[in-house]
Amino acid sequence: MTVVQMVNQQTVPAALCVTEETHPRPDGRDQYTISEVAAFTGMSAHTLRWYERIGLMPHVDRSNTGQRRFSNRDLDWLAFVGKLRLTGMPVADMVTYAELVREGKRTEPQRKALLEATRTDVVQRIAELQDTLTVLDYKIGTYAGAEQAPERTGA
Amino acid sequence: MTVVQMVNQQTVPAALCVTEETHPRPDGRDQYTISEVAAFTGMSAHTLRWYERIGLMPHVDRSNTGQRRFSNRDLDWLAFVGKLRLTGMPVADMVTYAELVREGKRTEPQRKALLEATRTDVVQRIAELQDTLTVLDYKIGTYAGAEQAPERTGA
DNA sequence: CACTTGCCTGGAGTGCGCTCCAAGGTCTTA
DNA sequence: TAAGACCTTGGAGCGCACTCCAGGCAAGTG
Repeated sequence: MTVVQMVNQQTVPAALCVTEETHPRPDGRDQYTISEVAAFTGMSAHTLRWYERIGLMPHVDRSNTGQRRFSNRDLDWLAFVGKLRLTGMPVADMVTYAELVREGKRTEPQRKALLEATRTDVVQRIAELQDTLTVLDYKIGTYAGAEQAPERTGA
Repeated sequence: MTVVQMVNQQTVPAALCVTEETHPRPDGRDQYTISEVAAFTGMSAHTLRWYERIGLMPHVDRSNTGQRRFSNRDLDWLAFVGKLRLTGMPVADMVTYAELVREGKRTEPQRKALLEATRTDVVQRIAELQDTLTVLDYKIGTYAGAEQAPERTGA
């Protein structure tokens, strides 16, 4: 049975609670194949392998035949990465963050600083977008009355 | 005298009033060289030429020696393009919009539809970012107390 | 007049984030 | 046990949005 197609479900339950275990669990096993993970995260299997290669994933378990077996912890991490990606943070920076995590507790101050910088960026992006929204609304306003498919208006 | 460096001033007066004439006028001439425009828009001269090549700019005036002379109208258009760019709209779509504008008044319904679709995207992006902010705050919270540069804390 | 600075062009190059390919091994279901 | 879906790897390729280069013209300054 082929894995169900459910790409692009970014809208996971909002409280993804990183490294806590409130994760949408595909089933009870805590062992997911790459295509399952692809389906759940909306990332492609290619991307998941690539993330691992560049050091954006902590080492993923393998089956005795060498196939990846992702854990719930991995899923949590990927959900967080997905969020960071939404902010437009460069992948290289996420790798840096991942490296800091790997280095252990003593890097927490740096990690905090990094996230705070990201936070600032996000706040600014939101402001920019809201500004853009104003412009867009103004522009749309100037087209007011111009309806799509203007023929057969008299229905 | 070289043009003043003031790259990256995205934060133009918010009411940029596309094709209206409330524009920050570099001086009174209504004729700007490419490097002046680059300074005012924060786009590189390369990018401005490229935008023209791909049809994202209405035809720009030229001096008798063939140099570009941008008008206030061009600046307005570029400000709008800058806003669209912030939304993440692909350049190809902006070109489409520019083509519609060139085709005249009868394309207004399409243009309106296009902007409305963009608006929807922007609203969604804002929501995503706000969601991300929540996650970020949660994460930062877990690092609370971890201060940058922990040595010499006892000051 | 030489020199510097700025502009022009077509086309090539860059960096990012994937995305795909080839060649092969594995797992599942009939 | 055989087909077919799935997994593995290193490395090549792609699309986007620039970004830069070479070679050349034009205008201002000492």
